[in-house]
Amino acid sequence: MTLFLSTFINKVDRKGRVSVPASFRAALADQTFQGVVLFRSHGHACIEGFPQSFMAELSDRLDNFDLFSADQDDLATSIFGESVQLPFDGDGRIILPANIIEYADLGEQCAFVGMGRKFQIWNPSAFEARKSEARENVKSRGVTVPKTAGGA
Amino acid sequence: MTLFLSTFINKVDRKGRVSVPASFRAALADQTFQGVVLFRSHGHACIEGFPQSFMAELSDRLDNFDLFSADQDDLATSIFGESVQLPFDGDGRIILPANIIEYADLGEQCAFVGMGRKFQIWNPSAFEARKSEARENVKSRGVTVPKTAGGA
DNA sequence: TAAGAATCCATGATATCCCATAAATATCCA
DNA sequence: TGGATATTTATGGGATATCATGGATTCTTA
Repeated sequence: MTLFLSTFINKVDRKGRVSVPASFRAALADQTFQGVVLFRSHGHACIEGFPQSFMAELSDRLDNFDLFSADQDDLATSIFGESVQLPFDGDGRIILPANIIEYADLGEQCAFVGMGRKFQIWNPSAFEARKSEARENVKSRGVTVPKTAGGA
Repeated sequence: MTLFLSTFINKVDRKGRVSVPASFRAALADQTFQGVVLFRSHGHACIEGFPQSFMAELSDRLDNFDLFSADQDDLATSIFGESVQLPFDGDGRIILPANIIEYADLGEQCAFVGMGRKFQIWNPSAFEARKSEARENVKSRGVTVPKTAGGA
């Protein structure tokens, strides 16, 4: 299994520690760096999470845009400049930095949301709202999964 | 056989375990991940079931979107965030999570309904109602099967 | 030396594994 | 063909391992 699937709600303890769901850890088992890479989402009040190896691919994708465009520069700065690399402790937990907790408004609990090759971390109740919003968007805008290459 | 066919009614035990019908397991025998992927149906009070490879395919297709586009995010949230991946135990059973049981109103028994490349899981009596409804719709609207892929 | 980090250990809850049974199906052989 | 014997299935229960979580202890380092 290599995909991040399903949603798990775990507890954030007083030290800011939280268990990464076991199935997510399994999806990361082949990584040389045992941990995750996190940065603040641009579109939502949540955190984006990736395997460390995926950051290289992200970089490649960014290079497909104008190397010196303002957009590319902004993206690269906010992704690579602000990302944090968090290793697992012996029990599969990570320690969430304060600015991450603050940005996503994480309290006692946080939701790990599988999104295929990446995942997100949400305040659980904020995610509930986001979930219905997403479902609504897919329905009303008629968004579908493209059959082959060539999507938006 | 590679298709999910026919309907089987199996028992859900006290631990939430239920045997996946042997013929469904046979249809999944070539999968690397031995188990199923489930998520709540959008149209009915039932659960949709797929081989894991289907999710991998979806993931590949989603890669055609911009990584942080709104559409990609909406789709990934509603597809991957709401699914669960359940492995078979040694005896071909899966354990149904509580929210799945609740959504489909599953009690002592549940019905596995083959639908070709996917299957559904129903409360048996709810499925009986659904079945006559479906037959009625087909008859009154004169629905037929299109010749090849792509018919709308 | 005090504050913060990292590591280690303890503990319920739960999932996973293993075996037993019984019914249904298939297989075999005279 | 018939009837006895194996296999496969679905199901139940108990033993064991894993996971999420909390707390304690050690290690840094400012």
